[in-house]
Amino acid sequence: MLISEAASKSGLSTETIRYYETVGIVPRVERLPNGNRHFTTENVEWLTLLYWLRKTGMPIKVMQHFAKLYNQGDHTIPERKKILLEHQSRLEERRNNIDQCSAILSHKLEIYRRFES
Amino acid sequence: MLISEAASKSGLSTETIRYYETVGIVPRVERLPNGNRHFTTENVEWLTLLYWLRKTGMPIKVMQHFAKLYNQGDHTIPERKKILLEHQSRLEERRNNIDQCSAILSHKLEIYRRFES
DNA sequence: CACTTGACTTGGAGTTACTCGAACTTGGTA
DNA sequence: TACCAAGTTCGAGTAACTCCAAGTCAAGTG
Repeated sequence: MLISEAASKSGLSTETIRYYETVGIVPRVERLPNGNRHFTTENVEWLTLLYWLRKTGMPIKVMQHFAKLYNQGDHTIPERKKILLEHQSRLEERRNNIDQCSAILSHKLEIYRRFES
Repeated sequence: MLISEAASKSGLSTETIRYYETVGIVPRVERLPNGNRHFTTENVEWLTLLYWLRKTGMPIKVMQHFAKLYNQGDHTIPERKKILLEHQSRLEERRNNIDQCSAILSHKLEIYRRFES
């Protein structure tokens, strides 16, 4: 499939996919005779994973490391596992932040409600 | 209090506080005779709110708008309320993203676990 | 067959929200 | 007096896109 389809399926924009290619976290996929990128479903799965990791705040540098390990084969799985576990604990932290901010907002909104009436 | 204390109490860094001043979301606080900024507890409460809003992804532009309304007095409360409500719904969205990514990670980690043994 | 439309290409500039460094002043201590 | 920590401003650097210009190419229309 072409880049636009890969984009809509993964959630990333076409610009972001090309950007990810230049920074090396997306492989240089095959090209069609006219020079257009050709994505496989496996490529799209990878893009989708990147989409979620990025969307939840994993820095590009970490993703670069992760992608490099991925390309080196199965013996890097323990280290990849470590990266994902670390990310999971950062997700938990973020959820706590959201909960805390949500509580603060509720409190603020409660105060506003009094002014309104 | 001085900027370093305001920073440690609010959670923001001294650099960020000064930056927020230049972009107009923190008032130009009083200065001591030597030119150092002097923060009141009210200032710190404002900084703390900004800290949480920012930490949970509110863009500076929105905070600029919010700060402007705040300075215009109580009659802007309905609009401020709207901003906070919008932010709350974005928080909910973010929490969903985190949950979804968390599920994906758990699945990946489960697959890795099989390789390990 | 010329033309338009739309999707693709690269390269480079612009944007957001900091973050850091240089160069300076000031206030308190040995 | 010498020094150190903490403050100041201003300007440059960074991360992760995001957009724009300028071009190519394939397909469809008059």
